[in-house]
Amino acid sequence: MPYVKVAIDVPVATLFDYCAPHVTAADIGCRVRVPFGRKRLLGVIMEVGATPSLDPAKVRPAGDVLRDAPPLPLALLELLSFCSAYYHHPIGEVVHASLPGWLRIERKAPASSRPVTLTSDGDVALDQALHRAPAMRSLLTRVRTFGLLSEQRIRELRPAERRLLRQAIGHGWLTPLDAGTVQAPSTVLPSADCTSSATAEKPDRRLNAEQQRAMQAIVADASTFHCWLLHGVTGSGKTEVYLEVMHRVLDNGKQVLFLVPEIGLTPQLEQRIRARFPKHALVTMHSNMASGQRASHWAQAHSGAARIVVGARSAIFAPMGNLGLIVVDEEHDSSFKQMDGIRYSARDLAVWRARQLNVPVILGSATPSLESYQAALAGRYRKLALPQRATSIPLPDVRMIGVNREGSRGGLGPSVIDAIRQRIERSEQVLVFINRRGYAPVLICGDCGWCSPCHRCSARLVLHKNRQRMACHHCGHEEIVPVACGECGNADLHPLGYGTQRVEATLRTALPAARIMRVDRDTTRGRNTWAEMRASITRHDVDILVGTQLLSKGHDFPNLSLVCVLNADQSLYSTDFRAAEPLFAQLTQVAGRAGRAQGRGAVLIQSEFPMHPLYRAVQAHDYDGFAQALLEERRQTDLPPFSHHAVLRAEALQMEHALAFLHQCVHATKGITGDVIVFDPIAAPMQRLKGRERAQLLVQSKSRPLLHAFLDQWLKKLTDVRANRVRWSLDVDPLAI
DNA sequence: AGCACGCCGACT
DNA sequence: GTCGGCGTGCTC
Repeated sequence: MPYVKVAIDVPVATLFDYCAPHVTAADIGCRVRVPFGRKRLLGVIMEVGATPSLDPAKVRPAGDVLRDAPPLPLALLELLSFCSAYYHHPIGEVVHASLPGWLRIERKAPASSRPVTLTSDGDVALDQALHRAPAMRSLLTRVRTFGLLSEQRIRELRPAERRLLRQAIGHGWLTPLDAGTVQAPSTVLPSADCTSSATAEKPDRRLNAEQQRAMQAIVADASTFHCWLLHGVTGSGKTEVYLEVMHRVLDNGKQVLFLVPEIGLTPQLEQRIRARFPKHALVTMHSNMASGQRASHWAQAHSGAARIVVGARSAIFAPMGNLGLIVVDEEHDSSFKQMDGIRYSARDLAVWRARQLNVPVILGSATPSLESYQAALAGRYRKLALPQRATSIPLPDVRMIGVNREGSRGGLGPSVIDAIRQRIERSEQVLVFINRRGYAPVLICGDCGWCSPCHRCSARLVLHKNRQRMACHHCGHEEIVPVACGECGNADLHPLGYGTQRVEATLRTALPAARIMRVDRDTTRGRNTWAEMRASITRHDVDILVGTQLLSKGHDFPNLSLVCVLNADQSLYSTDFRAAEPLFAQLTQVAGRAGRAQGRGAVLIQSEFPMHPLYRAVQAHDYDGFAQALLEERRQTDLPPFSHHAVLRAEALQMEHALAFLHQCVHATKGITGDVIVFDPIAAPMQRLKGRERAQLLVQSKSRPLLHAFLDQWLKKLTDVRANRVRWSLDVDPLAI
């Protein structure tokens, strides 16, 4: 008698056994209907075998296997299992999160108005279960008595009964009559815009010698797993290298998975890939896609009709059965790490998936993560460097502008304004980069020091002068601008610090003739707004761009020749040991916006600490020196990548509850062996968020296997720790602690 | 997560 | 006497 192990979408860390006489190994990866408690749910068959890992008496029979969609590739199931084990997240949730919506739920016609009838399951349920569900019982009895429930009768149901009806259909007890089967999204072949419009373009773009060397190194060894770290300065033509390698892989009939940090921000890249491979269907994948499109793209990736998948981190779970290459562009970017739910790193999973499939993976960046850089130094990854720009344009000239603390703190100093004026007079564009939205980050009372706190978060409300609102950038809370101090009643409140709105206002006053555009989340909210804004920047309808990091990512504005960075120092105050890394990356990235197509660009960075080693390294375009210095520090302090972290996070309405829970968790570590350091529970960096108090507990080990062995044992014991009104989660390889 | 079971306070 | 609160435990 064959048994199956099924992944079910419940927060329980196990697979569930069912007996299934008619199931064969070919059904692994198919969805199956199973009884679960008193419900019937859809699960995914993960294993087929002869023995259950449970008292056979408790094993119930599985229901139908749904073979309407081809099974998930076995290799994908392995990836999902690994993800579940490594990030210590329940397998069922991992599997179901990777499925598009139409496979997750029973596809049913909008049933509420259709006549319904009792199924055999419903018959059984009515006879054998439902002792304690009188309302459901009476509804089903009514259907049984009359044979069916007519549309007329359904319309007459009270709301509560309607809900019950929907539930009963969900459980499979009732079914709509005459339910026309809804088609799975048909496997669409390459759409017209992929096949016909683009002129077949030969790979005639010449790679320079370094690009050529990098490309050939990868291609020469493209039939086995290697992790290539492609370290190329901004403008060095990493994309060209990816494209050339992709070209060979696609010619061999394989699929390519291309991961990008945020797909919405880089439409140019997608278009470039499409244009280069007009004959190969390309689909995109990201989480906030319309469900129909998502389903269609998923099906195309699955069937192999789509040869290229370009997507954000969730695309690492794309069901590709014929993968020949994975590319992770901007691999250092933190958005590859999911910060809630299943806290996986798509970049790390990409390396795992490539190794599993024995195919190459390319991690590309101008500022690699220290983890990847160290792996390359240690020889686990193969490093390829592109130290020169592909074009003749030199790297921008980076200058530090010292400002004193009390002076134009965060604002624009006179020399910066002068520099901007000169560029505009030469008919060039300027980018003023300040990574903070709103007018001013604080509204402060001159008398008592009150500073517009958010009552739900450990943060201040940001003044948005245009809208006359105070807004919390963490929880979204908004209120009107107070006319007097909330503490002492003093009416003399003034804004402190600078955000994009205030910088824009300053510039409008200082340079009244300049055409200024502000680009941040507030001004790009509409559907096509940002695309239109980009177009008008390219048309040179704008002289000065004032914006946040939205502007730092992968856009080429050919007329842009000067970049001014305003409040970079902010990150230097951070307590996070990782803060320097993203700051360097961000400065390098925005600096790269200056002068990509014309003469030498300039970058001005305003700082109170112009001699800070980080800025010196940015000025010298010396990533290697910077990274090696940081690595030496990390080595001496035993921090990642020389050790490995996991963080247990807890949140509750009261800090004491969260901390008490974590202390109990510390207690539960007693008796677990392993070379692991368990730190004291502390309040989280953002202690209060959305009205909840947050605390965390860091676990560190020099050895990844030891850490995971420890976590396995620990988590088993944690189920006994009663988490009274405490929500908790484990974050493996956390980015911020 | 749901959902049932179970044990304690306010009501037909 | 029961209805209903949510603490605890289980789901193959």
